[in-house]
Amino acid sequence: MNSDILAGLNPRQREAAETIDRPLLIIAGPGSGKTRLITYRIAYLVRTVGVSPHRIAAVTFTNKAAHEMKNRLASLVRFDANALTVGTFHGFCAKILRIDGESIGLDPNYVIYDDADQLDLIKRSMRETEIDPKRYPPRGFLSAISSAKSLLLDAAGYALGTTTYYEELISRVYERYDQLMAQSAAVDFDDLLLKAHQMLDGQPDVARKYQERYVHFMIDEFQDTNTAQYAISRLMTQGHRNLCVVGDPDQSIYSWRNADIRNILSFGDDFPDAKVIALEQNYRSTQTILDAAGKLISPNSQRVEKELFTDNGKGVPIVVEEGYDEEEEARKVLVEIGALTAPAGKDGKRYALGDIAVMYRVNAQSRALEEGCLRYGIPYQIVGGQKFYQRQEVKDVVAYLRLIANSDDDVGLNRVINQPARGIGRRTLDELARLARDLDISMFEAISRISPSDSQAGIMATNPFTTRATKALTDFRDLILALRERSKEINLVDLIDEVMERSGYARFLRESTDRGEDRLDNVTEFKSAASDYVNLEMREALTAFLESVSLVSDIDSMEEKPETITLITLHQAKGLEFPVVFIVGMEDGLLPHQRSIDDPSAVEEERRLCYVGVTRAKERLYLMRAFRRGFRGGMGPNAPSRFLSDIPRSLIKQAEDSEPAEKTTTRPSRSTPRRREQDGQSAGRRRPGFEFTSKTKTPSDSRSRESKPDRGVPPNKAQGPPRPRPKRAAASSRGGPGFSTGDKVRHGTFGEGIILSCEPSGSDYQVTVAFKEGHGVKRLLLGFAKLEIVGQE
DNA sequence: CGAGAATAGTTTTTT
DNA sequence: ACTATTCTCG
Repeated sequence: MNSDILAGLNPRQREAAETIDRPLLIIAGPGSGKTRLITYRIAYLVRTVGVSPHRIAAVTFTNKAAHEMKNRLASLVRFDANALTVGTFHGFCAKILRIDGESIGLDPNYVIYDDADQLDLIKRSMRETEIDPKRYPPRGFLSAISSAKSLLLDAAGYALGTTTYYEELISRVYERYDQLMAQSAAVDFDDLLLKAHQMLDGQPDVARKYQERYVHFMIDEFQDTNTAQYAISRLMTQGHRNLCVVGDPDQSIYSWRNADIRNILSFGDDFPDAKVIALEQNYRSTQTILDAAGKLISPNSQRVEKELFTDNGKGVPIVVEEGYDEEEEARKVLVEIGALTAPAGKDGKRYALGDIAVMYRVNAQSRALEEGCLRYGIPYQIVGGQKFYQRQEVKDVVAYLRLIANSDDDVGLNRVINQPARGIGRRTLDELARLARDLDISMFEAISRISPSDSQAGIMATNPFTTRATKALTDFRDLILALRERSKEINLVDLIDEVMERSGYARFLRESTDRGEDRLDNVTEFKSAASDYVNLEMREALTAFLESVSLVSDIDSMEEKPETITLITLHQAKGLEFPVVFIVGMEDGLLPHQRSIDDPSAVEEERRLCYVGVTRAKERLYLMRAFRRGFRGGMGPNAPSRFLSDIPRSLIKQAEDSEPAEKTTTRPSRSTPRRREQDGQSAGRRRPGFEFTSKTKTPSDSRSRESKPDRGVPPNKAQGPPRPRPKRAAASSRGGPGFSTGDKVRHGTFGEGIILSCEPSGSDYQVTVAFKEGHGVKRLLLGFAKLEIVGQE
């Protein structure tokens, strides 16, 4: 192996990698080899400097980024990448709290509440503090509390700073909410940070332990950290000050999640001895794309000037195009994709579907694109959208598991105590909540107090329930206790089975009229996710599994599939790159979004978001918009995005020469009044003049990361005849991305089977598969089920 | 208490 | 358009 491990870096990157004994701020423009630098810096620390991997922590924005970093390191140098601590801030905090949280009074079996759980508890808190959830939207309270926590304000701290009546109300709810959280032995996402900070700040022994362990602390995507995260970083590096942060202020797009761009803008002030290094050479995009990006971002006021340059050539001009409505916009995108992937290619180059991404501001925009993909037979993968772990039946099973892990979890209890129906209705629950509140205990605990079997004398007298209700409640409690006992003897997957059976939930689903079977199958999929944990001891398995359910996001499971295009939000696209990028919805009201349009700093963030999208493109960029767009039933015309007018005309392709027919391509300009669409343009279903082929994949696959060929990339027979199919037929007879009726597939749990049908379901696909070996016919969700094609009809 | 109908709010982005 | 909550009746 090369003794100079940094040989592959440019001088700036190299300097950054070798700066290991002081605070370091790396301003890394898009495509400047940031990830590469971080990876090499760690490799250098371990291999050349001799730092134990055990002593290095790197915090990334998503779990996916963390996995990638570990994988890259594992292949770059020979050491156990698992010895490194790499993860998200939330994951890191969850970990140290699990170990040492007791020092600040946190139950080691704490559960993590997600957004929906939080909202439930906020509502309860509002009811209990007599604040009408109809007059004041609970969402608003939740976000106010969340942002307070991000600023490290606990309930008491917040109360001190209230100045308005509204804040006064929030303060009351915050206080009650916190009590209930504590009562439930639960924390929310913000608590993970807040409590980790409290622990490191207030428990010197604990703090010292971590400070001494981690002699190097690195943070990626630093522009998107919030106040709490930054404070934690400072605490963690107090002694040695080896804090290395990497980011790009121009890509700060999470202020709505309380990220504070000032963290990166003022890092130099907080650490006067910090070295600041700017990486400005871009290895990703063409000069044209880079120029456009530069002009696009420059109107922003809050920024650190930087000049991006590249050795890459000028490339091709950016294409700006308008469709009549979102449907036509989608059609234009897909027709162009057809041309790019046709054997003849575009300008002599042929792209693979996996080279192409379509990005949009809001998830709802994916719909028109999906429908288009179905009609044209273009396989796609969609990131995000309907989330697996948020499906009702999955959340219910999770709630049962959480109760087994921690029976004080009130939100979980409320969720499933009457699911399936056990005759425990609203009155009973209200009464139980009141009792719990009076006694200052959790609801589960409250059931024990009314239980005839082990109640102490005197408490029985307070039992406000009917005999029937009392029995229903204690039966439920006994169910959970029995399951907990049982859990000591079996593994996690078997535990889920027992939960399903003994709770009656399986039967409930089986007998439920609609989608019962699908929902059962979702539970089966859920079990297969749990199967990763069967080898651990139960307590640990349960905790780790529940934690991953809470902290894992959709982008984490995104795979590189060479034979599908990618549909993705601009936010999720951060950190990714594609040879070809389409951004759709380049309209005022969407990008910038309506909700930000009258706040200048919000518009700046929208501009950064647009910048992020533009700079994902390596070779080709298309900026698409629709003249009018459907919105909640109605349709409204939209002006072209104001951002379009910041891109110089010289970088834009003016006329579409491949198609001599009537044009819709227009020069983007805010001042130009929108002209009416030419007649027949939208109504006339012009045939796309291209042919889909592609049994074989183009050899000019320019992706940098190697994708594993081992799993689930269907040889793409999807691209059938050139003509769009009628909508209906397309949806039912054609498979989703790469799968069609008759394909032989393999599933991790069920083994081999044959696809009977495949149809869209939400943003996903539901495939019906007949499995061999007695597993029968199952309906699975393509997005989650790991299906692998083993043969075709 | 529970099931089904009516109604309101929702969706910008997600750890 | 779609879900979640509230209302009404058995």
